[in-house]
Amino acid sequence: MITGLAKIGMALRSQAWQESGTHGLTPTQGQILVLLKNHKQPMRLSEITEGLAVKPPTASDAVAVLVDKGLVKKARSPEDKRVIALSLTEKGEADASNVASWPDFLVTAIDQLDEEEQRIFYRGLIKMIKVLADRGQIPLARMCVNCQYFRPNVHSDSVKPHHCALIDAPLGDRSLRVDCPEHLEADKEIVARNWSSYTCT
Amino acid sequence: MITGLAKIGMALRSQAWQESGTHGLTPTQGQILVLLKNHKQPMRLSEITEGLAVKPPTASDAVAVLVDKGLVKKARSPEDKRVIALSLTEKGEADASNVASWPDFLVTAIDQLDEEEQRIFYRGLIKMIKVLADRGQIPLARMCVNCQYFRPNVHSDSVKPHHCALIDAPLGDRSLRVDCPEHLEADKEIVARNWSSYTCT
DNA sequence: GTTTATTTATAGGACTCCTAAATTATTGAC
DNA sequence: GTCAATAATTTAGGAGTCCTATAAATAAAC
Repeated sequence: MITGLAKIGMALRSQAWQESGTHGLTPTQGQILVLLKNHKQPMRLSEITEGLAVKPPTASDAVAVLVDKGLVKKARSPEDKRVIALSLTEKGEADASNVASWPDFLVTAIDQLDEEEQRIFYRGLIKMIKVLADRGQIPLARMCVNCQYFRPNVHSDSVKPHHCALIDAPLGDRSLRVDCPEHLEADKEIVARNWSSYTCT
Repeated sequence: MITGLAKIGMALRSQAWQESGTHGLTPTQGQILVLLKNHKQPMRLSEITEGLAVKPPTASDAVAVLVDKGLVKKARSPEDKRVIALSLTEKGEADASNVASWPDFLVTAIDQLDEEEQRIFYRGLIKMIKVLADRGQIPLARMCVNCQYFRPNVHSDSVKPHHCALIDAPLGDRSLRVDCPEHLEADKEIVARNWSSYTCT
């Protein structure tokens, strides 16, 4: 099972390197661009560090390269002059959109699963990610199931049983997000309550 | 969905780097050791290249480091003196066993899924890997579903419906392998036939 | 006003990854 | 039989990833 997940991970990594030639962006650089694009607010370096699950110097280096390439802007935060406020330049915005569509090849693989399989597969993925996130072994999981706006299993529709109070729309398992820009972490107890009503389906 | 898989991949990579400090083995080096351990026969460099989904120079470098560390032996093949026969030294065997247990942290995440969820999750994984392997986007998939010894859905037992003719034992979805040392690729038509009777459950 | 903690940057080293070009050995034509 | 095409691996060179350890600047605590 783990071998399988590792293989997928390997495919993602190798594909990213393969395409780095055409984009001029290495995997790490691409990830940073995507990370910044998924955040409305400028990010601090430490957030990049967390988001990539690397140590500060690695993130610092990669960001420096992106600044050189003119894709990312650095500014000092006014409140705390130690922290740095990172944001995309216009060029960066454009490149980030291209990068975001990198793993197209996986989409076709996922399409091989039928609707129900996709649903269950995704549920499994979410469970695993939540465990990893709770134990701090995975970075910055801004996932629906931990969000203030999440209402699990409130609709009778079995395809879209959940609800997002922010966009006020029903959600299916397959549309639950794992890195939502609008995410607002809910209180611990609420998360726990939501989780148990999400899982006991 | 892809974000989710990417997160898992990231966790695997970052965890591997984290532990590289204690082992003295980087992720790539570890993977090569595991690859060699999973093969009875010595491997040629090109097989490593495929198995890691990297270009020849990368593999050549990494192997050179492992030879320096005394974990891998290099020899020229007698039949074709261009090819190199790579195998583990005794020290390499020992280290490979430790490395193989790296992703323990994922096991606990997988345990969060109940039996049935694990089964379906794994089936999904296998479908995806087969697609990727068929399209050459994933390396060296020595998977049961492509093997001469595989007999899908021959038992009425719904937990272990398949059969491996080599070990002559029933198999469940969760025990299907993705990189089996004993793998023998079956003919195209047989693979296709097996695949359709595997999937139409 | 020091000390202590936090945030980022630098230095240095090992490794990863690529492309392009060289090396050595095999194979197939002529 | 020899000479080009082909194949397997290595070398060279360059950008980037990742780490640990250390340093700088600012903030917070006493």
